[in-house]
Amino acid sequence: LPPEGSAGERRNLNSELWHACAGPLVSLPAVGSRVIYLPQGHSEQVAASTQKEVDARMPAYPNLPSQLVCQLQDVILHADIETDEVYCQMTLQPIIGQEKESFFTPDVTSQSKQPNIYFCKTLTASDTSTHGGFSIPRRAAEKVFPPLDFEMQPPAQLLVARDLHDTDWNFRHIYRGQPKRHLLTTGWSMFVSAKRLIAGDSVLFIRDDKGKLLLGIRRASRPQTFMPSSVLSSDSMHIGVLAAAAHASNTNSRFTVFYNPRASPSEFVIPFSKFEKAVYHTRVSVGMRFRMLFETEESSVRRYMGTITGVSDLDPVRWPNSQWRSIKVGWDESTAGERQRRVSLWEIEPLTTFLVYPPPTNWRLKHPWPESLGASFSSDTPSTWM
Amino acid sequence: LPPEGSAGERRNLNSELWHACAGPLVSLPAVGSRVIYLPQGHSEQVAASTQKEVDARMPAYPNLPSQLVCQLQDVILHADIETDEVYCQMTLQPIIGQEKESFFTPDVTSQSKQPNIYFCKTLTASDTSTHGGFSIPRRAAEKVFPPLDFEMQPPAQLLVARDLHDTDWNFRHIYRGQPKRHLLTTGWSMFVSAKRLIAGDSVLFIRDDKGKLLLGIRRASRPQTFMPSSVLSSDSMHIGVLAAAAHASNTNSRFTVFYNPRASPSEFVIPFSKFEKAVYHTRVSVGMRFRMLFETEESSVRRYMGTITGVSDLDPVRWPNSQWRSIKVGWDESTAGERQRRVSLWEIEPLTTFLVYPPPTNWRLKHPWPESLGASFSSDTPSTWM
DNA sequence: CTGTGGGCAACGTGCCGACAA
DNA sequence: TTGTCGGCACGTTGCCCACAG
Repeated sequence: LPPEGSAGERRNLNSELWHACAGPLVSLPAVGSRVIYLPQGHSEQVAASTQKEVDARMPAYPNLPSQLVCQLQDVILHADIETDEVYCQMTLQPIIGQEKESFFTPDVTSQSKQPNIYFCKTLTASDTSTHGGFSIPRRAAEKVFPPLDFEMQPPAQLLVARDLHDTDWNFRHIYRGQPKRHLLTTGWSMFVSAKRLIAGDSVLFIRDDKGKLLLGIRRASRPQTFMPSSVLSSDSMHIGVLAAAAHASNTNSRFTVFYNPRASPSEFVIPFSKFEKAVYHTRVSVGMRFRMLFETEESSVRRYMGTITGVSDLDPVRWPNSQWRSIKVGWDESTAGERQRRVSLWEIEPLTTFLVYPPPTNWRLKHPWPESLGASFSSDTPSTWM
Repeated sequence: LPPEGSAGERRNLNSELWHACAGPLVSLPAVGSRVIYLPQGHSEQVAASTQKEVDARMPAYPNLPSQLVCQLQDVILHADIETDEVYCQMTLQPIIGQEKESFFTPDVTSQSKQPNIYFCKTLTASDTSTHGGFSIPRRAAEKVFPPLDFEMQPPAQLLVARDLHDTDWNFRHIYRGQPKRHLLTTGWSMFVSAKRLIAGDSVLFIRDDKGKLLLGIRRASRPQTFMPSSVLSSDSMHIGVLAAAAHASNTNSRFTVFYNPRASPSEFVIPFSKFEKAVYHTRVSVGMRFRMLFETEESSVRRYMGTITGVSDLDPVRWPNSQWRSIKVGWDESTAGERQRRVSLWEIEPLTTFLVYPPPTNWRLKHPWPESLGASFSSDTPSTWM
């Protein structure tokens, strides 16, 4: 756990719990490492949050490249005070020219560390009703909770679990009934009403390295009620993220973005090496087969198979030669209606890859950043474009 | 009342109730009329909402004038679904060149119409406790509620009051106790918990023209818990409002702003005639006495007296020659710590005015909009500037 | 193994007048 | 005139097990 009460608003949340709530697919680049910031992805997240597509009369930002190389200077984990929704705040410093690679933190290690000892249960009607408590699946209780003293009649103990806001919640854990089962009784209804949980939402119990219990929630993705923001028009928001990035890029100053992993499936700040490998060292072509990771209902991952059906610009007017969702795909399984029809290169695992090994000298010197990043790619590999 | 269930999200709220909740000082310009949009005021509201002052490293928008003449094309009244906080959405169309004055709706009539028959009570601990109901001040009940049949024992009736979301709330209104008093019993606690009212918040009952009861709330201005927006950085918000206005101004296209009357005391869209009268037909100088309206705790208005101590730009670098808060003032009463030290010309009533009558020809033709609006003023009246 | 429901006790909610500020 | 309190009735909450899927 981070030290309590560190000064200011900087206090960081428990990273393990944050990542557990964010889900297995979410990984954050390492602080200090080089990343690629993709304005289109950022814009997409704003669109998802405001429930409003970007207006066609939006200004273009010709000085803002479709992919901006930055150093990730800071990451602050957040959780919404009201809803416990996880999000994070990233400070990005645009990188110009050819700075020494050794200056940056290597980005091989990602911060995504899913906890080992945890369980996640989707709440039933009985779990959330005022009539009773919470029924813990047997294996889950045995794996995560401290062992009960089974010589007590009935066996019971007090559990203390800490949430993302460092609030401790007390629960009476008891093993009773015919047949016997694990239950949380006293304290549970308080938690349900405080967090406003309803059937279908999930709770998450983690035992960390020191044996302490952590407690998180994941709400069922309810159809978002469109809520005008009361502060900014959605147009202003769209313009704001782009103008802020453009201004930072032009003045070589840092800027701040909020990344909301569960609001939209658009990871718009990705490790530089991941981007580099996918864009420069992988050749893709129409017809190529690939796999891609998705999160299951039970908070684990599975791979879906698909075929590349096209390679083209998502927005040829505003963002020509952008890598963002440049790959059109079809999915093998017929239930694919909910999966994206366009993906980015770094999201997929091609089944047959032609690796182009970089030359021994630092090849990046031949491609000064950031001006010609997109252009250099498309001129390198024109044959793969439709 | 507006017709129920009109199509789309356009359904407008009850204007009388909205204005009652907004308070007596808030008036909205008429739809179709000419207004002045002041980017600095807008920026100030964003600062108040994000609890973060505007960053000194913010970009300047040299193409965006400090006062932009617009037609107010639309006003939509809103109330936050969660908090009932009132705000509105204004669509502004920049006006270029010299369009016919007759093209616009006259802006003499403002939309601010405070209800005649209403009362507003700040809730006590007893009012909000689960132990009891709501004690209605005697005069308030007699003025606003339908008369009770005092031959009943005890006199009682069912009241139905409608809130901003068109939700009807039922209350049992009873006159009992020793000594006798008016109370709301059954139904009251439901309302308190649904709206999450606490002692110090206010409720507002209105009887409208048709005798129907309307019900609004005003929360005590709690020290806003700083809440990062989870969508946009405050820098992006600041940049967003300015960039959106600049883009609209440059492309002569409409834009949308949200005005949140209780979030900050910055009315940044004001009727053109009000601006014109204050800026062009009133001469002010240091030492001049003035009055200014403020809202009291009881939702009425009172005037405070002050003296002009200076006239200068609030932000000479980014917004030179702006009328926004160009007047430095001192207040007569010593409890003036909470009142602004800078105001705008149109907010005050100078006690001695030198009216400059406009020439018979349309003088505005000599001052093409919007480029030289600020400049023309300062060159007309250089002696009044410090 | 675990979701739901009946039974029942304990507690909180909410209506009343009595005070007093 | 109206804010808070003690008293008390009744409705809800919440713990228990039985039963069934």
